[in-house]
Order: sequence, then C-alpha cells, then structure tokens
Amino acid sequence: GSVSDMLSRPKPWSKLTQKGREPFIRMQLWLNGELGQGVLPVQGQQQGPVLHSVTSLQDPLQQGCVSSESTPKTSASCSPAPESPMSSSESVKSLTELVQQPCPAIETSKEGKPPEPSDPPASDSQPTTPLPLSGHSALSIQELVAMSPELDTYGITKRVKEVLTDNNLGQRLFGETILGLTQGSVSDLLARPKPWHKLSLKGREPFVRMQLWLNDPNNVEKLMDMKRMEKKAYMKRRHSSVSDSQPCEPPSVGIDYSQGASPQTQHQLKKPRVVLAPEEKEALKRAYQQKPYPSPKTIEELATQLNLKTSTVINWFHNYRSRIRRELFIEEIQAGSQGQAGASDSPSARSGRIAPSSEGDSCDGVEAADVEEPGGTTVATKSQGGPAEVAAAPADQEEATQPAEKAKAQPLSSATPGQDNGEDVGQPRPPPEGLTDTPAPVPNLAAPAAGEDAATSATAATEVPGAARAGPAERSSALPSTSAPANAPARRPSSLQSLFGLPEAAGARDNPVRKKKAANLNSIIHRLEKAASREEPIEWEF
DNA sequence: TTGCAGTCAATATC
DNA sequence: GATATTGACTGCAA
Repeated sequence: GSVSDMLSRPKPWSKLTQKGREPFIRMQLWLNGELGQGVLPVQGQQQGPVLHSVTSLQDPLQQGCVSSESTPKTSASCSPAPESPMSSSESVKSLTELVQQPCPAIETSKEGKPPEPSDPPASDSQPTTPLPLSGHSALSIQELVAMSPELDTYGITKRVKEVLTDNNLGQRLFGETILGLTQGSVSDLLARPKPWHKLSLKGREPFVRMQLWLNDPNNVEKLMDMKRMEKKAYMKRRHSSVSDSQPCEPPSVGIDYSQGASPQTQHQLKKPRVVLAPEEKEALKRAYQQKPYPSPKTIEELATQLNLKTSTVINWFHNYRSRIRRELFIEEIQAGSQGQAGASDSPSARSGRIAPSSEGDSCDGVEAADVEEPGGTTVATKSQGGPAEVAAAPADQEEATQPAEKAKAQPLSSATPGQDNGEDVGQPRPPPEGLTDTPAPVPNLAAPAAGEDAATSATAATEVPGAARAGPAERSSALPSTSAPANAPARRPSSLQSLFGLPEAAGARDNPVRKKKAANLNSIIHRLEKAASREEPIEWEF
C-alpha cells in the first residue's frame, strides 16, 4: 500500500522528511543498479544511516547468479558479478552499452540452461527460466531491464526473426534456450511485440534478452550447438527407448516438460482444452461488440446460452480484450513507422502480418465483424434476427455501461437506428442512464450463412464506420489528435486514419485496422461508462 | 474484486 | 516439423 501510494503520489523532495526521502533514495539506487535484491530492513532499524542500510543490500546482488533468473540446474551460468557496483551515473551508461553493444558475455545457451539435452528431465522442474545472461551481466535480468534504455521492440523482434530464419533456427529452441519461454509465447512475442513503453518490467525482459542475444557475436553458433546437442540427445533417447521397448517419449527434445507424472496419468489428469466453436466465437464477439466488459450477469447468460462455463466466457473476454489491445499496439507501431520517413521496409512487411491475424478470427473479433466490404458496405444487415441469437444480454442492457458506449460509438454508426438485431446499433444515445439500448441480444450465432463475412460483419458492420471512429483514447494520447474534437464522430475516421497513417482508401478496406480501433473504442467507452455511472469527475486525457 | 500482463501449453494451421 | 492461435492460469495493481 505504501509503495502504491508513493509511486502514484510522490511528494516533492523538498517536502519530504528525512525518513520520507529514504524510499526515494532506495529507488534511485535501485534504478542505478546499486541496490540489489535482498532483504530490505523494512521499517525499523535503518533509521539514521539510510544509506548505510541501503548499501548493505548490495551484497546479495553481487554474489553470483542471481537467483530468480538462473535456474538451479547448472551453476555454471552464475558467474560472479564481474562488475560490481557501478556508480550511479555510470551504471545507466554501462547498461546502455551492455544492451546495445555486442555482448560477448551473454552466455545464453550451454550451461545456462537445459543442460545436456540428454537429460532433459532436469529442466522440467523449472521449465521456464533459463538463461542466464551471465558473464558480465551478472546483474540480474531484472536489473538490466530496469536500467535498460528504451529498446525498439519491433526492430528487435524483426532482427531476431531474421536471424532465426536465416539460420534455420526454431522458435522453440530459441525460446527455451534464450528467452526461457515456450514456443507459443515466442511466436506471439515475435509476431506482436508491444512497444517498449507499454511493457511492464517483466514484459521487457524477453526483449532485453533478445537484444543481448543479438549482440552476442556467437549467438547463432551457440544456438546451433544447442540444436545439434538436442538432436543428438533425441536420437540417443530414441534408441534407448526403442531398445527398452519403452513407450516412446515425447519427441520434443531439450526441455522435456512433459516429464513428471507418467504420460498416462498425466493425460488423464489433464482436462481437455476447451475449443470454442466458430459460432460460439462469433456470438462472443458480437457480445463483445455490444459490451466489451459484460457484467457478471451477462456473462452468466452468455455462458448459459452458449453452454459454456462462465469461467470460459470470462477468460474469453479477458483474452479478447487483451489481444485486441495488442493488435492495436502493432498497428500503432506500423502506422508510426509508416508515417515516418517512409519507414522503409519493415512497415510494409508488417502490414502483411497484421492483416492475417485479423482476418482469422484471431482475436479481432471486432474486426471480424466489421470487415467486409471494401467500400465499407457491409452487408450488415443480415440481421440475423435469428433465432439462435444468444440473447445476450438483456440484463446488461441496463448496465450503465452501454449508454456511454453507444453514445459514442454508435452514433457514428448508426444512422440507422435499431438495425436489425438490435445490436446496439443505435443512434446516439443519450446519457448514461441509457437503458434505452435496445437489448442487443447476443448476436445470433446463427448468422445467416449468407456470406459469412457479411454475416459476421453484421454487427460490426453496422458500425464499421464506427469502428474507425472509435476513438482511441489511448491512442490519441500517443498521437496528437490531428483532428476532431472528441465528439465529432463524423470526423473520426479521418482522424484515425491520420493517426494510423492510413490512407483513406486503404483505410476503407483495411478492416483489421478498423476493427482494432473499434475494439479500442469499446474499451474506452467502457471506461467512460464506468466513470459516468459513478458520476465521478474524471479527467480524460485524450 | 476486477482487470490486466505475461505465459503456458494444447491445438490448429502452414 | 515449425509456427500460429487461443483457452486457461498466475501474479500483481488499483
């Protein structure tokens, strides 16, 4: 609590008492890398000699491997901290160099992690956590991250991808060896890196590792070695298993996370993964469009109607929101680089990437929805009225939330009130109380087959334009709104486009973009709604 | 308590 | 076989 308070409402130095300054000194030292982890004498004793107590904390850090990071497996990676306490001013500098320059010390592979492939088991206890940036970076990775200068996450991932593909190195190997992440995470990270400033300290870690790895002149070599070793181990295992007539072990080499319980038991214990049917996803997406933050009641209903567990619905919304947010990030990046100096290569390339994701129903629900027709003509209609409609949420409707949303989002879209499915499409709704909303039942799952797309788009469709409009509060912050006043819906599109550097034309068909925007809008709206319902005076920084 | 970030890991897709 | 997608989970912050 104290920390939270201090971080959010720091007092000016001059107003702090000696004691009050202590935490700041600690923070500064920590930022400078002079304060390692260790047990802080919380309260008490350290009184007077603030610095004294603080300095005493250095020790733990300098001793060899830092903990959390390095896996116990092999101690090899824990080289003693070569560089001890850096002076505050220097620390940052050296760190910068460390991260930005060739870093021979990054001993990514070998000992750092999965020990000999031949004995994969070792790793399973701690599947993740590998790597050890050892060598001169005896600083814990967290410290490196904390002190790291802003990194170009997009550029880093781009380079990593290049190196990996050029050398025919897989994500799995790279992830497990260098990042301590699983293949899926790596894939995700490489495909959709978040901008540095949007990352938490933890989220920055993989990027710092990647940067360090890129700086390592022997990076590829090391990874290749690992690859070879894995292969060797695999063959070895295969042989032995065959000869032992053992049920074949999972083919994956290296880190064998599947170890532990016998495969069979494991299998039985595992609960099957839920796989949502396309219709279910559609329904959820539609529900999302209506209400990105459904109330528990709505969730219940959705779950019931879709015959899903409420937790599944909840998770779905969480994941969806979060993924959409991420998509937006990339778009921002792309737009940014695009906009800038012709942003050479990358941008274009990326755009390609994005699109795909959006099309699929990956996360962009929103998108999926609106997509379609270039010209924006979505076939929206399709009102499904359909039966299947998961009636989403009657209940919700009342939720204050909607109003705001509609108030904003909808306006644009709808010139057509009421649209078929009643999805909120509505005209600009008045104030919060807006119970008015038409209950937009959860979209019908059964969207008319007709042009699926179209169908899907239905809802969104109606809002397509809106999507664009969705105005991104968040974004706006990033980009000066070139335009329109917050409430000028009509103009939104253009402003967004400019924000994203999307040519009008392109924008029209660039569904993905719009979708994201729509999603973003939803989120913003939700907040607004919340605020509205609370009647809290809120200052929005758009 | 709620929402989110970051991940894992199963599954789908290429 | 490698990579992409995605439901679920953990931990943290507000």
